[in-house]
Amino acid sequence: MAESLLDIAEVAERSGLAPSALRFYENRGLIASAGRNGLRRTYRPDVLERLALIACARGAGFTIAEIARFLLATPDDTKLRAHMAKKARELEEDIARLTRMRDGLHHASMCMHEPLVECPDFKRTFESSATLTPSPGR
Amino acid sequence: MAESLLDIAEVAERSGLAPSALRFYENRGLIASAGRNGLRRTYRPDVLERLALIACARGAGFTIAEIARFLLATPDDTKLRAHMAKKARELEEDIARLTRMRDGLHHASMCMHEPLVECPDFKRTFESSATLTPSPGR
DNA sequence: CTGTGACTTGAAGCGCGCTTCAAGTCAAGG
DNA sequence: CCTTGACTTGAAGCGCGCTTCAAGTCACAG
Repeated sequence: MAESLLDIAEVAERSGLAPSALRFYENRGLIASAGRNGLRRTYRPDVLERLALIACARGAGFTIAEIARFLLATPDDTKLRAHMAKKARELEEDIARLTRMRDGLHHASMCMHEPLVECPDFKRTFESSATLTPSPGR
Repeated sequence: MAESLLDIAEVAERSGLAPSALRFYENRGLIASAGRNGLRRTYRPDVLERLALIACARGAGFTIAEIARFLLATPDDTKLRAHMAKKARELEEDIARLTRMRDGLHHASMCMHEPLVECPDFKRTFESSATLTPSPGR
């Protein structure tokens, strides 16, 4: 009945992560193994969904610790909900910044200014962000 | 005539960066000082624009080395242009990921599933990203 | 029973982006 | 002239997210 469990190597291959990374995640509470086959960790197939979520979150700039907190969330944890909502708002800013950067790069990749960084159009892309977000960490 | 130059402390305060970070950036070729007043670095005011650009690029996931390369770009550097265009495309993916994450978080912040991570709507947000981008680095 | 070889562990190491530190230097004020 | 104090330097240190390493253990093939 334990036939559907995945070996760590299998999870590593399917997820594109190194086994060491999986152990690291387990250590940090992001994933749980379903048991062992000898010394080998085995995982339930749904760990792959979990890993996809983690990859997405990591790519969105969340730290391992933050992800761990979010994964433990229950509906009555209002503090955490607030934290999530705040993060969602921060993501809006990040998206705006990435969009600006993308536009700037796109322009730069075909602008003829020498050097490119002096191009007024290019500069204009960034002037709205003159004052930094005093964001802690990141 | 050098009246308009800014002292490093002034630049630090206005940009929100630590003086050590400014020295670090100078060391890496991201900015240049206009000279010294005694030992003290002085900068032309336009360094602030430059720093805003750098902050934006950093926030968009560029490494210091990448930014340095981009800042030296000239219109005839076709390789670098290609690199820029590629980066712009990668940013599209990043934006998509951040958007998904934002939507997921937004939903999670008011979903009633116990635990939140098991919510099917929440999961659906990420299922499209089942296979990881095998992006190097980041 | 004996290899083989992929896993296990905890600890150390690495690359990045700075920060901190020890030791030194300078401009300005008294 | 001497002190003050913010700067200077190069080098070391730090936090994060893993990776690598040395040493050990297990399942399975022969």
